[in-house]
Amino acid sequence: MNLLHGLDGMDRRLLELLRQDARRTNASLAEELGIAASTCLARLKALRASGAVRGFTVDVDPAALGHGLVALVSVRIRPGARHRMEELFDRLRGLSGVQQVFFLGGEDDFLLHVAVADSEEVSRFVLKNLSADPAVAATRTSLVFRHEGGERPW
Amino acid sequence: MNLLHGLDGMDRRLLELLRQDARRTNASLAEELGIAASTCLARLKALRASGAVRGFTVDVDPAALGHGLVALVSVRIRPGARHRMEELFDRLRGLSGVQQVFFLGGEDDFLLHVAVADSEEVSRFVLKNLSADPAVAATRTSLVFRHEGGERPW
DNA sequence: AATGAAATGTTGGGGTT
DNA sequence: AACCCCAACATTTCATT
Repeated sequence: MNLLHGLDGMDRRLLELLRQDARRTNASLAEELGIAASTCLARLKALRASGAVRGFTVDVDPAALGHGLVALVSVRIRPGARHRMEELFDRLRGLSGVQQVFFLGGEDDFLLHVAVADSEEVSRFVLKNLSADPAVAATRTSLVFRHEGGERPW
Repeated sequence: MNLLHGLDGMDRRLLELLRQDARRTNASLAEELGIAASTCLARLKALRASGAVRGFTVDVDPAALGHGLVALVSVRIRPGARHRMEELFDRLRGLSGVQQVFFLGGEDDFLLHVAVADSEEVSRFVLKNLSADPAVAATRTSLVFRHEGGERPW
């Protein structure tokens, strides 16, 4: 798939505008880019089709959903369960409260970004979903005081 | 601000639909929710105004942007520089290649999610932006093999 | 690839219950 | 809060370059 070579400067400018506001109308994007609306639409379609654009989503304040506590949980898997990494990844990413899962090479095997109501719930989350699993060797939980993402300058 | 109490079941369903596709038209959202388009629009505006919805963004494949390597870098700050945490946070989140910054309570102080071209670039990133800073006591870099986010079931 | 034009679809403010 | 209306606006297809 043409990921690198299909991306010219106009595509990058388009992605940057969409990063700032994914709900802008095609007409307004086209105007700012100085191209015809139909051209802009064709480019966005091509970016979707090539897989460069995976989707569009909404950034919701976790607190608004009753998630007063955000944490990172690193997970180490037992040597004997290493062959189940793919399966474990899929299980972890389906758990309630899990926002992101990173599958790592290094000391730890997974890092979970979780959002829950309070400290009681994060402890329940770790005990029930992780510690109770025989594949899990160890976990380490860190509180997230502040989190920023999505405003990277490409 | 009314974050918790302004969120009823319909709001949550609306957010879930937008999470799946933030570029869906208001009319299509309203139809699936079984409410009038104007009502749906009013709810979305209210969610934006209350801060529950922070924005809409596009999910771009890092590889399409030439970022063949994704890593997590945890950063420990020297005890003598702890009073500069806020300032450090803002500096880190502005660095080129940084996708997310977590400010943590626990063993490490920050976790950076970075996307760069290759391993040469991640090493340059750490040496130039982190190790060279006198406030930084230690860093630890892990490769990200796989990353999923944004499909959490609220 | 990019364009303009035309048919079709969507938006969002105002007025109403 | 929710609804309907509808003029203004946006989208998308297609023939053309």
